[in-house]
Amino acid sequence: ANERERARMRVLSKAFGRLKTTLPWVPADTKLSKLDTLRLASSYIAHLRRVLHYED
DNA sequence: TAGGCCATCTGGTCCT
DNA sequence: AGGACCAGATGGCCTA
Repeated sequence: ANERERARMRVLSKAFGRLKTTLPWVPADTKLSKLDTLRLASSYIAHLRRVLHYED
């Protein structure tokens, strides 16, 4: 059970890593906590929404 | 040294 | 029954 849980968490961490790479203006080697990654991704999405709305 | 972040373990709950 | 998911606890590491 431990081993599986560890593997599951590794997958989660990798996903955070991938999410980080999708964020613009964030250099690939930047240290970013998971929380920061989440917050930046969230604000980026908000930004994108504004852009889309503006172009209507 | 306090606070933030992380990985890990563990027990409980939900799903298949 | 067994695996996936989740949340709480714990300990180590790093930085302001």
